[in-house]
Amino acid sequence: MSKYETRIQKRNHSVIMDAGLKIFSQFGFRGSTLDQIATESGLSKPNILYYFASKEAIYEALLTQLLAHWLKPVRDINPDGDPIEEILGYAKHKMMMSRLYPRESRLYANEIIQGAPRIKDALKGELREVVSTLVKLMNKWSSAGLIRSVDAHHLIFSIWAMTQHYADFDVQVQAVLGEGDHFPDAERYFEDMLRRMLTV
Amino acid sequence: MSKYETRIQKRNHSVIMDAGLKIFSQFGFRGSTLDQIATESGLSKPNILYYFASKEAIYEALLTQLLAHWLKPVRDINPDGDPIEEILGYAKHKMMMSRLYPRESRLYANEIIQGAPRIKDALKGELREVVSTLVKLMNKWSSAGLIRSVDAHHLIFSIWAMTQHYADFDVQVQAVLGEGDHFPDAERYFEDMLRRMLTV
DNA sequence: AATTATTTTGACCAACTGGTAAAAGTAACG
DNA sequence: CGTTACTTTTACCAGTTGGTCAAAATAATT
Repeated sequence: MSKYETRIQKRNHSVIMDAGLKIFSQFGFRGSTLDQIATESGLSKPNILYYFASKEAIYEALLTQLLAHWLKPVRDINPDGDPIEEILGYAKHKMMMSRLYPRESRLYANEIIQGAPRIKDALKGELREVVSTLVKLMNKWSSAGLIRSVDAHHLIFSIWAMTQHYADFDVQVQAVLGEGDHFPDAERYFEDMLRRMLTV
Repeated sequence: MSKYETRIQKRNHSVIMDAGLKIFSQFGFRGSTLDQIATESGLSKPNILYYFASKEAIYEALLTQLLAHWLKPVRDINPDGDPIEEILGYAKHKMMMSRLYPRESRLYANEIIQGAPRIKDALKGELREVVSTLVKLMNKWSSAGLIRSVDAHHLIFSIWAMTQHYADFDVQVQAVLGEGDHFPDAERYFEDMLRRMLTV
C-alpha cells in the first residue's frame, strides 16, 4: 500500500522534499519556483513533476509532515507527570526544534502569515483540538493548586511566540546581539519566565 | 524640496503605498505582482511606475516608513520615568500597534523571515543602536534595584515575540480561540507576565 | 538476452512577469 | 485661449513561470 516503493522513488522523494523545504521556507509558496527547487535538488524540472503532481503538491506534503512533527510533543505531555516540569519540558523541546529545524519553522510562519490558505482546516481541526486538551489539563492542574492560575491559551501562545521568534527572526536576533549561538541565553531567560508564571 | 508636490501626486503616492502594503504583507515581495497592486490601487500598472521607479522601490519605501514607525516608541521610553510603567507602557503600545496595524507587522515579518535582504543594514545599524540604549537603561534600572535583574535583550525579544505573534499568527489564534477580539485577554496575560518578570 | 516497467530528458507552450515608449488626455497658468 | 507641465493609457516586449509530451535512457524481471 506504500506509495513510494522503489529505492529511487524513496531517495528522490526525500531529495525533493529537502530542496522544497529549503526554497519554500525562504521565499514562501508564491515566491518559490520549480526551477529553484530543481536546481537545489539536482533534478530536472520535469523529473520533479514525475514525482509530485505539482508545485503545490510538494508544498502541501511539507506542511502535512510539518504539522504532525509539530503536534507530537504537545500530545506527549504526560497528564500524570509533574506539571511544571511537563510544561517546561514541552517548552524546551519546542525551543530545541527552533534551533535544529529553523527552516520548518519559517515554512510554517510563511504559511500562517499569508493567511494559512492551505492548512486553515487543520488549524481549526487538529490543532484546535490538541490545544483544547492541553488547556483543560492546565486548568485541572491550576485548580488542584499545582500551578499558578494563568490563562492557559495565552500561556501556550507565549511559548509558541517565543520559540518561533528565535527561529523566524534569527536575522534580527543576530543583528542585535551579533553573530553567534544565542539559544543558551534564550533558554535560560525562557525557563525563568515560565517558572515565574507557573510557580504558585 | 518636498518630493510630492501636487495634490494628485500626494494622493496617488499614498494610494499606491496603501495597496502595496496590503499586497506585500500578504504575499511577500517575490510573491506579489505589480498587477495586484495596480488592481488594488485602482491605477494602471504603467501609472504606478510613473510614481515609483520599480516594484522594489514601493517595497523599500514601505519598509523605511515602517522601521521609523517601529522604533519611535522605543526611543520615547523615558529614562526618568517609573521603570516598570515605562517598560509596560512600551509593551502595551507595541501590542496596540499589532492590533491596529497587523499588515505592517506582517510585511516586516515577511522581510525578516526571508533573511531581511533589504533592511539588514538598518537592523545592524539603527535597530541595534536603539536596542543597545534601551538595554543599558534597563541594566541601570536593575542595578539601582528598581526592576528585577533580567536579561534585558531577551526581555525585549519576548516583548517583540508576543506582540508580533498576535498580529502575524492571527489566523492561528482565531483558529484556536474562535473568531473574535482576543487582544483584551492577551494584554491582561502579557501585562501579568511582564510584571512578574520585572517586579523585584 | 529480451522484454517490460520505471526514470529522465529535451523541446515546447500558454500565461504571466516587471518594465518601456510614445501618444493621448488632463490640469495649471499666464 | 493657448501653452506648458503633468498624468494616464494603449500597445508592446523580453524573460520567466508552472506544466506537458513524447522519446530516450535506464533499471528490473523473466
